[in-house]
Amino acid sequence: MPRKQLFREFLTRKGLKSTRQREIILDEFLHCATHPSTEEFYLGLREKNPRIGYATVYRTLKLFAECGIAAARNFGDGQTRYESTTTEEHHDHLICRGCGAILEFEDDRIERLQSEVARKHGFVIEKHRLELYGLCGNCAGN
Amino acid sequence: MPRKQLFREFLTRKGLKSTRQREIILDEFLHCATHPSTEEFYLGLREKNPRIGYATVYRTLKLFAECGIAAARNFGDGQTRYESTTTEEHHDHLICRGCGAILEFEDDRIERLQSEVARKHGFVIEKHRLELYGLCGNCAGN
DNA sequence: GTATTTTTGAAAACGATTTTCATTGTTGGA
DNA sequence: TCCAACAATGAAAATCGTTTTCAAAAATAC
Repeated sequence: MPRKQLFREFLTRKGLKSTRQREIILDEFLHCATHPSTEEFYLGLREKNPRIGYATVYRTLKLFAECGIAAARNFGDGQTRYESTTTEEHHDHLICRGCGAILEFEDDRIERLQSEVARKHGFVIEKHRLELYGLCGNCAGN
Repeated sequence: MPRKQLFREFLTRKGLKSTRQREIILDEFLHCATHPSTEEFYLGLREKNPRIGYATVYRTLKLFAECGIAAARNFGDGQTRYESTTTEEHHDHLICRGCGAILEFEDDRIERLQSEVARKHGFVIEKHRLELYGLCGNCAGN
């Protein structure tokens, strides 16, 4: 249940090793409340750990996604963002093109309609992606 | 109203020129029923027009998007797909991870709920993206 | 037609990400 | 505890999709 442990068990299961770098990256990742791009994340990490390599961060974030404690996102700016997956409900995003703010939301009614649509087309859904792009209250001038 | 004319007017308005290549690419694009990646599209084009350049195709597809007769899509495989925008309703996608099939759908109820969610967060939506990933009937073995 | 300006295609550049490779670190036994 | 085996690291090079550069060619304006 604790996310750190989930990742450690994942490593063991896969015959991978627990390293100082992976622990550092895991800590930073779990304490990250925003949606930084991989580069932003790397730069943040580097302030405290100047000797950590770019490639290691990329590799480790991919491991997080494989393990299931992270999910890769892509909001159209050509950069991947990894987001900590919670045990809670799936959520979607509101993205402000003015200030770049990223808000999360969830709506069961939308999820149910999605399932219905998929069923109607004979699909079995494994995951979905819903993003609303526009202007937040501030940027829209309200 | 005719899409070809829309693009020609767009060119004139922008002080751009109508060229043989742009006409060829426009024709191919308008006759394309599927969702090819830019590379697939280029390869298809090339069969009939071996002398056309990669860069020209990229540039022209971007012009289509700017003009409004096309919309860029990205289904997570790192490649951009341009899709002909119809004058009809906006639509979303079902993507089969088995065979790569891409189905289109639309659902007003989902659209309405999206607007509601945005409003609740003070957002003004400009566009949205909804993609359902999973297995189509065939690939799911039904 | 001719001048002006844009477009083209090939190749180089680009930015994000991945891979390579020699070195270092980790781990599960002797 | 030490060692052998193997995985992980970091720096640099490679890769992939896309964009830009640049000289030559084509399109429009005059």
